[in-house]
Amino acid sequence: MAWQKKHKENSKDKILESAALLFTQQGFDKISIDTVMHKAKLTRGAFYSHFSSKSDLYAQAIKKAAQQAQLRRSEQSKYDMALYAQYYLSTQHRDDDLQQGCPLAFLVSDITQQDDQVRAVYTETLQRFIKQAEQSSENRQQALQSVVLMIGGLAISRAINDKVLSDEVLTACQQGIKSVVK
Amino acid sequence: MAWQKKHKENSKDKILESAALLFTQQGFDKISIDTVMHKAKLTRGAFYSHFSSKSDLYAQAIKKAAQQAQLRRSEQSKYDMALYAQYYLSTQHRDDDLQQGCPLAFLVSDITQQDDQVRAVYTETLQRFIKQAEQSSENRQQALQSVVLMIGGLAISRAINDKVLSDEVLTACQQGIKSVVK
DNA sequence: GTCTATAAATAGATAGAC
DNA sequence: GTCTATCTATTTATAGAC
Repeated sequence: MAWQKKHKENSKDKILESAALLFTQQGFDKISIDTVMHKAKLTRGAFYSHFSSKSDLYAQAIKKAAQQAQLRRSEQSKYDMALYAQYYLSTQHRDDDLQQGCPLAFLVSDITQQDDQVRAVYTETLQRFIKQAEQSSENRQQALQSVVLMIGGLAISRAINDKVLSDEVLTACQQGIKSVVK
Repeated sequence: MAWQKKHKENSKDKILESAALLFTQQGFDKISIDTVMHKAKLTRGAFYSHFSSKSDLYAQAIKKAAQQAQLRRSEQSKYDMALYAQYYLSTQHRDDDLQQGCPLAFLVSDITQQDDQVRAVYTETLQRFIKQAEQSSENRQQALQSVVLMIGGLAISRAINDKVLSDEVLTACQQGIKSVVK
């Protein structure tokens, strides 16, 4: 039956989805395997049947989080950088903890501490992000600047304690992207 | 005697300097109190005579790291954003682990996970950085964009695994700042 | 594949001698 | 203020029953 197939997720997928959300929100060290497995409604012992280590899970979870973040963008905004940035640099993206944010911004300085497998996933995700930006930019350099304004702007707006300044940063980055966009 | 005074650092300063370097390089969770105290040539037991908690140390260490990063910039580059960005977005600043990097970039997504005291220190440091940028910008919005290009560009260049792309990001951000600078 | 139980290591924080 | 010793909790990872 169709509804059964739809609702039946296998365990590895459940673990990955739990991890993608938790890691994106709180980073590598703040989340234990136990927490991930609990959210996936399993116990710790089952973990190592699916992943070789916590770091292995992290790499795969970031990949999944990036894919899901990508899917949430509409096809329309995919080729309109200004429209894309309008969501990316929104208070919703900054504050909403119920859906996953973009791991490129949420985890940028976390990744620096991780092993090569994790950094490779991050790098590939960034490459795709840049390619997309190039489609609505005059040249590669302006695409890179737009990408840095999005990721950097969102990361900084999340770090600071001052809501007024945080909103100001988001707006300034949006304007910066508008001024270089094709 | 003068040389004695110069060489005699009190314990709290030694702890703070050790922590500033270690935390900036590796973030909050990767560094234990034991590691910090060992670098300061003291033992764990002495720690709580100087700081109330690890988080308390982190806040003060970030403040110190920011001050030291600030001091390393020459007076000249302080009022020349392009010159300032030339060092900030250099491979040296990205790679050199012997002197402290700018905590605004090195710890940006780490800070999001910390308590209010830590985030307040980060926010104040950012405010000073923005003020400085305003002195060589047409307006506040362009100052904010330059600051995001510096912090975001450096943070991203450190996260990724691909040296060619990393260098490209640094260069693109430098060019972006040049194009908006006064 | 999933469970319970446990190993083995590390961490933050405290107590008390000096 | 600094030391050694310890408490308590948490963590990654493994072993073995089902």
